[in-house]
Amino acid sequence: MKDVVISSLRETLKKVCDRVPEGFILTPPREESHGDYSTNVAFLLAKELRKSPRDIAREIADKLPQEVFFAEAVNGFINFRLKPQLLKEEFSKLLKEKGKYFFKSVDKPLYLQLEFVSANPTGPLHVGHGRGAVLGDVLSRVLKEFGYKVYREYYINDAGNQVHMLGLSVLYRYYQLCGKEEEGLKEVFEKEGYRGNYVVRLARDLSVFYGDKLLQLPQDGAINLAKDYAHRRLLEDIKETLELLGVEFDRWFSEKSLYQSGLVEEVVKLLEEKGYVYEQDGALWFRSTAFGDDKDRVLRKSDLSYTYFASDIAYHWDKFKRGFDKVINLWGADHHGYERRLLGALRALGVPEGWLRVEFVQMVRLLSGGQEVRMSKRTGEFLTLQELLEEVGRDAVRFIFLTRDSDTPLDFDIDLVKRKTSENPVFYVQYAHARVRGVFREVKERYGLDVEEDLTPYVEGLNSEEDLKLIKRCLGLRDVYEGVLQNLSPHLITYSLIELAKDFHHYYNHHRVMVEDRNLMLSRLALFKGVEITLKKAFEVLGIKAPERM
RNA sequence: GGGUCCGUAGCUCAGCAGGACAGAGCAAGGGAUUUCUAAUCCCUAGGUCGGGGGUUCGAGUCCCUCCGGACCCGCCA
Repeated sequence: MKDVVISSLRETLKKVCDRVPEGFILTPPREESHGDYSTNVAFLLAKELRKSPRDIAREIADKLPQEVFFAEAVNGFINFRLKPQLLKEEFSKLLKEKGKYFFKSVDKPLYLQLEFVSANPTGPLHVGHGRGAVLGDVLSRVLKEFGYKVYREYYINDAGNQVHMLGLSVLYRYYQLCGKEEEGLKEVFEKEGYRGNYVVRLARDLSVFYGDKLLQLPQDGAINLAKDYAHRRLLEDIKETLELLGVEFDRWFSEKSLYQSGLVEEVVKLLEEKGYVYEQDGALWFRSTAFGDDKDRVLRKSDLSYTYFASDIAYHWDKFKRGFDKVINLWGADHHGYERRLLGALRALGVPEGWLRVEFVQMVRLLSGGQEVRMSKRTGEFLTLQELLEEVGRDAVRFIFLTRDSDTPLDFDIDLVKRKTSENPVFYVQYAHARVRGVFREVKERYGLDVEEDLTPYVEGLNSEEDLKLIKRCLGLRDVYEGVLQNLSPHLITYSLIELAKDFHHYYNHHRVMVEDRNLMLSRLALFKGVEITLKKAFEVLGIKAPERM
């Protein structure tokens, strides 16, 4: 709908002043009485044309074709009011095309790689990871609707010091279970070990499986064995949790494989050839300061092992060689310092600017009984994503994670989402769907009417202000999805859904579908059908259920 | 010391490339149930958009500065 207005505005602009100013906008005005859309072109042209915005706006408005909308110049703004006829035509299209209506395929769909979650397999997923998971999942669903090819990856850090520390921690607990004390191990554990209860559980499982056989092994070998076992088990848990959350990946990419294939070495050599690497204090450094970083970064430590940074460059080099048009990473906000150095390394390798886009996900604070539920891997006192899912269910978790822009911290009120009232937005929007379905059931029962039949002829009868308002709300989702694509911000969807549900509940309370006037009844059924389609598609994209009854 | 995010109604936050009198939800107060689910709806109240300066025809939005908060800053990941 927006495109209809934009294109005729562009044409008129060419006629009136032979130019289309940079950066003009067409937005729904805050004040509803100003119409459906409003533009600021006249202000932008004022200086160039040396005329007052009021006059320019009037001139443009006079020349605009008025078949499908009313255009009116007010104080330099040009306000557009879509004619009911256009709204009804669009709404009929929506009824015909169903969910597809909302997504106009882009001209040139890209092949995208989306990397998200990528949590170290050194412990269970926490709620922050869950937020990234849902965000990435919904984002890829929206991108796919628009015709993009999206490849979803989870990068597993199974090579570095952290998994080693995991193995060490499990072995330490195992020794404890077997009654063995080992001073060296204890010291490292106390300083850097993982203290969560899950580590103790893993050690117990290990002892069930191996008895005390590990005591005979040299410590390094035992650590490796514990490490492989623990990390495999934790990865299974992670996969299980993500499955419960409804998030899938096309590939689980192992960091270790980058070492095995020699790509880490290769990429460091490449950087060296380009002249961005030097040696100092026995370590190899990447000159990231050449790309705006505040200091250079180590690629290979003096003990000859590579840093996480090195393998990360290799990973992205691998992505680049695989031919993705663009790559999006969803990172926890605590990694923001990494962006600059990674972008620098990619530029050094000749990867075009803008190829990689990093989006940051801020943390989630859990609230229960008005109190914050703390999370900490160190102490082991924390509510895992798995536990949260078991507590409140997939739909609530997914929806609430998307109620804020990903780059702002989120408070998750556990008590709130358990409530079955309008305070709870998840309930509120799903209930709207259940109500629509309830009406459809009743209509079938009483009148034998099937809403799956073509109702478009009855759209004509929708003329009241409230009819048109609901219609606009439904159609408006199209602009919303466009915005999600543009800004990679899926939270816009939940906002519009709450608005739509609100208007629907209002309508429901003021107008009855089953009335004596049969044509009126059919018209309202058509309206509800549109609401159902809109809600259902949005729920599908969000990955939550569209309940029949509640 | 440097960086990222943030400061908008009592609370939680929207405000999309600066635009027309600042929005929503919740909480608070008042009202609506012979009904297709009242698990809902309607009404009321509530704000010098952290302070100050600047750019602009116009600033919650951009720039500077100050105050306050969260998170990051390793040859860890």
